[in-house]
Amino acid sequence: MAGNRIRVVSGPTAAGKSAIASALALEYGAAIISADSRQIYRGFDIGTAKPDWSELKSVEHVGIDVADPLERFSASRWAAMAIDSIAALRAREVTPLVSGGTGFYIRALFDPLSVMPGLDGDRRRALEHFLNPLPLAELRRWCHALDPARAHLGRYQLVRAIEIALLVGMRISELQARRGPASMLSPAYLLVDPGPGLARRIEARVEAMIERGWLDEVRLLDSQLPDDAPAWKSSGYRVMRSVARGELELSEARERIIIETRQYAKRQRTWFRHQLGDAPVTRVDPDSPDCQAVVQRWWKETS
RNA sequence: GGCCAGGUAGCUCAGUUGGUAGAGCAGCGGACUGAAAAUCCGCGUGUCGGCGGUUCGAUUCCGCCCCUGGCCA
Repeated sequence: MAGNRIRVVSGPTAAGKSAIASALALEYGAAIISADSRQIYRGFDIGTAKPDWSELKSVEHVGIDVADPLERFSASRWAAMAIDSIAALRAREVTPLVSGGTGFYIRALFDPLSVMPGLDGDRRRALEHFLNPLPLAELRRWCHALDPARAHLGRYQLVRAIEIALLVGMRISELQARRGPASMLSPAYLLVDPGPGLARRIEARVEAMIERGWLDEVRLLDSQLPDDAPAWKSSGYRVMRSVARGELELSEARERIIIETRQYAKRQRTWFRHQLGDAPVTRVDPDSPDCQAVVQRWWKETS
């Protein structure tokens, strides 16, 4: 079943995983399937560390700029796209390489989400219109009554559980139990993490984004998009929007974005520690002298 | 030099009419089945500036000293 093994380069943000993935793709003629929930959005380039023109020209990328900033994307949509892309690449005898830090998307590819009945758009909108203004404790009470197994989760998950329960008449936890067909694919992870050195990399990355003209990018986006466009939830963007509007000093924004990014990286590490299941994982410190050797060995062993 | 206000958690501060202290932020740990760079849950990490004095007991009261602001010289 070696042919169904998919290589995945992942790790916390700013760890240097995309450089490693690009180098591998270039060396072995692979194509990168971006597992990044932010780089999907058109126009959100600098602050999402999207690969630039030259990178996109030298290595084939899938999953970049595939969504409008106004639309809500989803893990299942990404997984479907990834499955199609893998098939298409293999038909051309191009090796796929998944690279990115959105663990939930990656898991949805190898451990498919349960099949959920589609929700009626109008009824869903009406329900969300009612639920969204409710205080968290109230949503929790609703969820506790309708699908108690999910009542400990966050706001969006509570709303989703209530929607499924009310509009489908079944609990997510029940639907989960009846699993669909397992994936034909299985992952081989390369987890890139510089350990304590990550903090410095994050600072340098935020600094570089600002120097590259992030503020101008945000000014343009702010003139075109409503405040609640889903793409604004990319970390740093709302803070930079405050700067663009003159509500915040750039130096203050810089500090806040560094903190936001560090907190995000921490959540990613928690995810990788607990959500990878039995998948084989090779860890590499991008700053260690044997990084190259580890990466090459990983690539060859997972062929 | 004199006067005033401060010195309490990594930061900003609250508080204890004397019984060794708690918020926010930061940090740490965790959850996660179609918004995931999202959304949530848990955890206080401390010579209460220093040295003496009073007291059963001082971070709190008293004295001296050190440090930081401000005002007056």
